[in-house]
Amino acid sequence: MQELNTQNTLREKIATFLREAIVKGELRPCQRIQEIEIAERYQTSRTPVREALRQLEAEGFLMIRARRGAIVSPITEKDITEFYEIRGLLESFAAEKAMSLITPEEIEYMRQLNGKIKESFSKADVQGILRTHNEFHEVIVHACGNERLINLIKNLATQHQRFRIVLSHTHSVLDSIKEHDEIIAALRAKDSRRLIEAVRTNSENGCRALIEKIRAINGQKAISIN
Amino acid sequence: MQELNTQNTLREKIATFLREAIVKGELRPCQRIQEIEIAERYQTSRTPVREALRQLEAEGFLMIRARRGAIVSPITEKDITEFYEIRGLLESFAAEKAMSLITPEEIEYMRQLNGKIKESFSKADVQGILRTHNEFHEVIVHACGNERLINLIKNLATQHQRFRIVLSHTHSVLDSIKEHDEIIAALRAKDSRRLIEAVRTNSENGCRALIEKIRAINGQKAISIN
DNA sequence: TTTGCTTCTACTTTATACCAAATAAAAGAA
DNA sequence: TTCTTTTATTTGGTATAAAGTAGAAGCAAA
Repeated sequence: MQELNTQNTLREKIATFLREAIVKGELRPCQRIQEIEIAERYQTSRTPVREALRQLEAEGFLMIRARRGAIVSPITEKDITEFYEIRGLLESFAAEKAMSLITPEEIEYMRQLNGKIKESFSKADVQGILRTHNEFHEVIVHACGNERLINLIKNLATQHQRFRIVLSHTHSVLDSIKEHDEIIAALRAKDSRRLIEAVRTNSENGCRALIEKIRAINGQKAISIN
Repeated sequence: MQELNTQNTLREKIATFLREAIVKGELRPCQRIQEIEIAERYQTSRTPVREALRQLEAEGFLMIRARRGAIVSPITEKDITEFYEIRGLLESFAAEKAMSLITPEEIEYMRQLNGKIKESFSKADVQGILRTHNEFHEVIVHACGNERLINLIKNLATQHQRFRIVLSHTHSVLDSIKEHDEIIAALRAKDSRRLIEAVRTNSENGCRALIEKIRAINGQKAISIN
């Protein structure tokens, strides 16, 4: 068993720890990451740390300059704009492909997840909102059948998660729930245009909200972000 | 000067060498890559080799299983289908964005490049065809303004190059030139729909041709590819 | 004899420790 | 202060030990 190839090597463990720390915002944008420091924290030598850093660079979480070390990727307005453009495009495409493959059961499951989001919202359970929100989007994407596309979007989703947490923002949850309802309705109706439109709108609203947030932060104090 | 951060470290050099070897087909799909072998060939220790291997894994050229080593990524029919779907989508999107940003001079340059392709074709200069063909596509993509998107497509283009070379295939050059003419015409006319359609068609035809090729190869002998 | 399982050996990757080179920081001179 | 020189810190690279995997050899059962 255990065909999963993950989590066995130190490199993987360290990469996972660091990725989570970056996504959670414990490691701030532009913060310097030193090999020795990480190695000492996890009681290892520097080699697996270095490999983990390179991996995170490839995933877009770190920037490494030769002989000058790594910093956590900054979050600029341009990043967010570019990011949402790509994500909206890929996700609406995935949704369109998923429409002909998705089962009624999966659509029903999405409906339940959207209900769960509402529930978490009423309990002010931010973690729950984020987790369920992500699962909602994953269901559609996974139904598209294109594995390469699924992996691409998965990475983008992780980075997206980081944007939201670091800028401590979940774009108006009630609006989001309504947008999800529209996505479900379009899937049920098998209306391709309507679906693409709904996914795009959802993405664009998310983008707009984050942009406003980052402008507010940069307006206040030009530190740490950007 | 030299803000370019490339080519200074051994890791970068080795990664570049290996990437080229894979793209050129000197390293065949599924071929095993051993650290020590590469290290000896380039007269280095194994550490920079390993970092290069991890980088190429992230770029999609290698597959690495923990404690079992690396192999050159196989090329399956599914890979090609999935690949073209994504590339067609991203490139048509980039083209659409580029339309409002591209200058008349750049369009004229594209026209010249297309002429060059024709010229290389008449000389049976395959290298020249591929190089100029890539440059043609790069001009559009670079005009789109979304750097993240440009990088994404750049990586896909390199993998695409590999598919074509390894399957020793340049999809009917004369057709391709006509399709390029249509792209140029759509850009001149500032006709968004026509442009997207043209880029998609170009991509789809390329895909169809490669699929036929890989089926022919797999039909003959089930070795080496897949 | 063949097949299937276990044990053992050899090889390859993973991790450690150490050295070299380059950059950043600090100290000294103009 | 500003520029140069020196020192210190950190990354990049080498050499080597440890751990895990694959394959060979040996044995038991069919």
